[in-house]
Amino acid sequence: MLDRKFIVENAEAVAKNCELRGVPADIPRLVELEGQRRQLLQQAEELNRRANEVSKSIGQADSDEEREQRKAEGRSLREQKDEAQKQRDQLADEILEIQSGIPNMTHPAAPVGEDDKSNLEVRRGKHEPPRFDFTVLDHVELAEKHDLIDFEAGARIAGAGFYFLKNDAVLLELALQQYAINHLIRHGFTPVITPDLAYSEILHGTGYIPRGPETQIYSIENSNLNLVATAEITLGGMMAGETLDSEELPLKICGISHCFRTEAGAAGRATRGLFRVHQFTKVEMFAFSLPEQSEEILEQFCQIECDLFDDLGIPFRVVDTATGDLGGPAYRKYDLEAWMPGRGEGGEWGEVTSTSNCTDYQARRLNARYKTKGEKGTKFLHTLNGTAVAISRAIIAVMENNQREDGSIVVPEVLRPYMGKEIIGG
RNA sequence: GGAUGGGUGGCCGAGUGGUCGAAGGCGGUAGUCUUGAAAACUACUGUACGUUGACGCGUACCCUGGGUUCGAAUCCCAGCCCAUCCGCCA
Repeated sequence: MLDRKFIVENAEAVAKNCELRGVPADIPRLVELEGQRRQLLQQAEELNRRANEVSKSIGQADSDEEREQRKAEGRSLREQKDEAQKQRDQLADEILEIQSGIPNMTHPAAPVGEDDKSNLEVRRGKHEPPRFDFTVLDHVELAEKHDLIDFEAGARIAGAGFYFLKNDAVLLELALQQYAINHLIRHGFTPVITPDLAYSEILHGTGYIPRGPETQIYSIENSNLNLVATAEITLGGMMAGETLDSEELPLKICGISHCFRTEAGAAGRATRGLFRVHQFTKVEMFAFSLPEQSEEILEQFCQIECDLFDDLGIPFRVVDTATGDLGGPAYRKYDLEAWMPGRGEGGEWGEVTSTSNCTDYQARRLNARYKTKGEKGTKFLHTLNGTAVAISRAIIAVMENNQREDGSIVVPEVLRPYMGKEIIGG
């Protein structure tokens, strides 16, 4: 969420930004309402001040008659105040509705464009897409061959989009988790395993909308709880309402959670196998930082993602996300797209990680602040998130890139200590 | 799930319906003293919003939301959370 005052003072730039991002938002209306709201706020405060004065004077009233008279005056002032307040609250609701729809401002260097076609490739990984001189299998076929994933049983117990990992796929999942977590610990992250459920307010804080008609979020009936779509939600929520000391920043946390997504509206783009599923595990990076640190941390997060996939031996490219393809909270976003030989005709790039600088956009909603010693007041933190490893998609990339002619799969060297084997199905 | 006791400022902890943004302590900052440090002493020490050129002033906030009242940290109702005990359980 952007600051109201900022929107009013930079109405033109905000409107321009909404246009670039393809988000309709009635900025002039918001500016008008905010002006009215401020007037009403002042009115209400003034009325309340006078009512307080009257209340205080009642104790010192000389006669009963005078006391009664002042009581009546106080009552009338409070009623007027309540009325002004009610109007003010109505305006505030209306303002909030517009305000919530306004996306974050955008990094000036982000490529401009309507959708992901305008995303700009900015770098490649160390490894080139492999050339196979045999018929390539996709991960679904490979999984079937080695009895690694049971999609049918998953569908039977929870519907399409759910699956059982089996046998070496289980080891692979656990190995990827440990590999990622250990790497992040070496980079100064505090590891956590987060709740898989969170309150609606926490989801709102990070910019996720539960319970709407097109929500991506599963909610628990008769409660305020929702299954999280990513640990970004819980990690961001960790500091909701907190004020951190500037000296402890940046605070870097990495979390393991299950991720649940309804993938509503994705039916047309439904993808084979593990690519788009309702549940998967993810190791997520998160940082709370000072404003002046966030741009550099975004680069660090991107570098960590690159290192993780380089060391897994997986070919990838990095794209700088175009304005029209950025999510609401992101100021700038990089995606890693891994080469998936079994995808499409002869292989395609498929998104495996994503890292965003959300500046103070999430922090404002979360009310996550910092304080600098010796300075008056508090300011909003910057938040950043990045995927370390989304296990299901990483599994696709590992299996498909490392397959051999006989259908066996070579385990990446960095995973062997955790897997305890070099070959799957060999 | 049942019973009981609780939720007050960075922390601990008081608080008869008006003079309470809230005693006292701890912590923190600055100063006095000291060669330096400690101790002692003195002063200051919440946040947000609004307003002002500025000093400042105003409003709100004692878990949350309602209610009673001219006036609520204090009374009433509902909810949430926490602690302890019992039951159940990986």
